[in-house]
Amino acid sequence: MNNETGFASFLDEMKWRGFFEQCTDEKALAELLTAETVTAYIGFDPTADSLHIGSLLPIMGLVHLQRHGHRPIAIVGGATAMVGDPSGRTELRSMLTLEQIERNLQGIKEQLSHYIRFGDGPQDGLMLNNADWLKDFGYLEFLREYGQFFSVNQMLTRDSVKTRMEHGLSFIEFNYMILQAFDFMVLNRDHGCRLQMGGSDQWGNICSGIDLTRRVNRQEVYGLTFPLMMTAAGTKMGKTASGAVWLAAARTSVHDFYQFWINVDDRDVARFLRLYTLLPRERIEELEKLQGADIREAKRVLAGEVTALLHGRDAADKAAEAARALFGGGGDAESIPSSERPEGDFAGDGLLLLEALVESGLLKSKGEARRMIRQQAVRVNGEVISDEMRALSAADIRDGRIALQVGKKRHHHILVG
RNA sequence: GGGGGGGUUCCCGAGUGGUCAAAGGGAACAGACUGUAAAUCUGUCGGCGGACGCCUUCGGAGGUUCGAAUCCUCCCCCCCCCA
Repeated sequence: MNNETGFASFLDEMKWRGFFEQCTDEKALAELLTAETVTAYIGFDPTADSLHIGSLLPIMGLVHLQRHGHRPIAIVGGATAMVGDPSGRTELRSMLTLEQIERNLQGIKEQLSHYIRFGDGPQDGLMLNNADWLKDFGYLEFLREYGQFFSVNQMLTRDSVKTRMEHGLSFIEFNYMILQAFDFMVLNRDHGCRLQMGGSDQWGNICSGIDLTRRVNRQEVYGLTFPLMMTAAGTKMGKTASGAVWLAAARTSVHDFYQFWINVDDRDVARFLRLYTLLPRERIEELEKLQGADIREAKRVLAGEVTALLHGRDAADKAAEAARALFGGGGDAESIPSSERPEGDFAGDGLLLLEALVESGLLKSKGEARRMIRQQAVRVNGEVISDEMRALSAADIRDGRIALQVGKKRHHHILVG
């Protein structure tokens, strides 16, 4: 189809980039993909008004799909969010209100639009809310129309159910599979959707959808799953000091987002370049050859590319600039995260460093700030501070700013105005 | 419905009347070493106050006690077996 990607086919590219875990009837799917514009979908959870880095993999899956001339559908599980979060453990499942879901949906759509071209064209993406077709569906109606198509025996054999059986699962959780299968069937019926993609944990649900679609719509549809993303260190993808890495700049600043990728484990760089950037194959293979400290160059490319995709090239460049200023010497200090304070705050006894550290967001509490100071982790204008009661005064202002630093990586400038 | 087991700090998991803010491990953070990496060693790891201190926490609500995560009552949730 479209060859700006440098790959013969969508599946080829997915395999090379590491998205491909398994799929149903690969041969038939490959043929379908070369024969026509295929509509494919992935589901996202609207449990927050922003997606986080964990969703980046499926997002990129849709991006590649669209680049190969196919049509992506992002479906947001408004209906599933209405009945509760399946990942909840001991605590009550949080059930979101319709308004919350609507708000979250808008936030997510905004984010996805950085990656996917939405619109009315044949290859333009769609964003749909499954609440639209599930919300008013009556229980009896559902049972009457579709109950016969679901085999409990088969559902019980799904891995996703089996693993949950050990710790118990509620009827709600058991039903996600049915809801998701129903989504696939509806999307096929109303939008000609032929493929569902998702994490490997979705395999069972996807298969259920394929079965249902075959039975109800009498059409063959396909499934493709991505591998479970773990870091080389064996932890879940996307955690930092301050929690999850979000796509929303309001939750994770561009600077922190960029830094996240810079700080990736050496062993993950090659894999991440393939998965999270759109760089051509030759460029990535070139970067993969780098060894030792040179890998940092690959990390800079990775961080720059991933950040640019989400926040734009300008913002990514600024983040790179800040990084250079903080770690490389040189560079422009303007891009370092900062806050403003009136000059008056530094008159007389000045402002307690402890408070400045907390208010700047560098640290969570004064207790933590105290501990950090005790551990020689706090610097003001590059100087290690050992006095917990240290106050910031006019004497600390350099070029209209005071540079705070915690550890080696966390920086904040107070701009005095 | 009956019987048994269980819900502990971010996660796993000890603790069964005071010495428990709660063992141990993991994660995380910091210091040293480095390459803003990994590995390793060391330290920190509920909140507030300079410290001897105070406050909040062990599924929820009450109660017994000088004193409870630990005992009692009721409730909620989970697992297993029986019906």
